[in-house]
Amino acid sequence: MAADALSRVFSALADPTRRDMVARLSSGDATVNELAEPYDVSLQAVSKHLRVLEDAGLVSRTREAQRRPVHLEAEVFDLMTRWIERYRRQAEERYRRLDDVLRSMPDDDAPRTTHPPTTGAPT
Amino acid sequence: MAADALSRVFSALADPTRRDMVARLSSGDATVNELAEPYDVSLQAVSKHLRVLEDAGLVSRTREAQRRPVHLEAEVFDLMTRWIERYRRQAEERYRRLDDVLRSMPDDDAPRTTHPPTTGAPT
DNA sequence: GTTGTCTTCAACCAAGCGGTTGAACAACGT
DNA sequence: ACGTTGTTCAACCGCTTGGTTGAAGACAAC
Repeated sequence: MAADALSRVFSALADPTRRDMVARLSSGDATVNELAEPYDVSLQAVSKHLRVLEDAGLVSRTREAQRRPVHLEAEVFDLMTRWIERYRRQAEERYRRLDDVLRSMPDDDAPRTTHPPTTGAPT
Repeated sequence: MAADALSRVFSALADPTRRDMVARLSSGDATVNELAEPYDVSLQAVSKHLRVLEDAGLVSRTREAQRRPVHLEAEVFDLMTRWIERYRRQAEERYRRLDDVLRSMPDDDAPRTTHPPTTGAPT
């Protein structure tokens, strides 16, 4: 699954091992062997994880002799933070308005669900 | 997989349909039926998606007559943004230092990979 | 060339996921 | 009590995923 970029990024970071790799790469490039060292899985498994991160655009690799140093591409993080912030803000805004409504509400013990038009703003 | 909270949240948002649900919930609570309406899948599938979002702590549900209105819990977003920001910042900090090194470097057109013997970032 | 190091490709396997359908549960209206 | 509406449970299916092992590519050193 995960055809779109955002899905790929979220999906890539849904795995603890991959998140740990990203964390470690944030303090410096590393080779596959170096990255694999702390984990108790085969080198091939690590290579697969890196492929996922690469497909998500989170890391890039260059050739350097036999080694293929892995480099973190931090810009992709923006894709996520923008998405998150958008809806977080929207939700908070909604709470603020709800507070206003509650504050300006006279005593009304019939909690009628007079929802204003359910503004469906997708994606 | 995904035993830990962060993995569950990332994993939950890795699906476009679930992201769309979150997006729509950011502008107001909704019932399962309302949520399911735009999608071309069964009601049960939507219910499953909601379960995933609920397990990730992204939504909560209360009973209200027969309906089970779904409510977005935006605080969980912080879990992600904190993680992201931490490593984004670290990576950017690293770039900044790299820039310093490059700036303080004399012209050297032989890109020898000689490990810089205490690469003179002369403090 | 041959050897050695680093990395990936290929085939396979168990488990999980998103989807389905059909039945069941829960709370209302009559 | 009965049917209706809203939602979930249960079993199943195909595909993806994270893991394995074994072979193969790519490059440096001998």
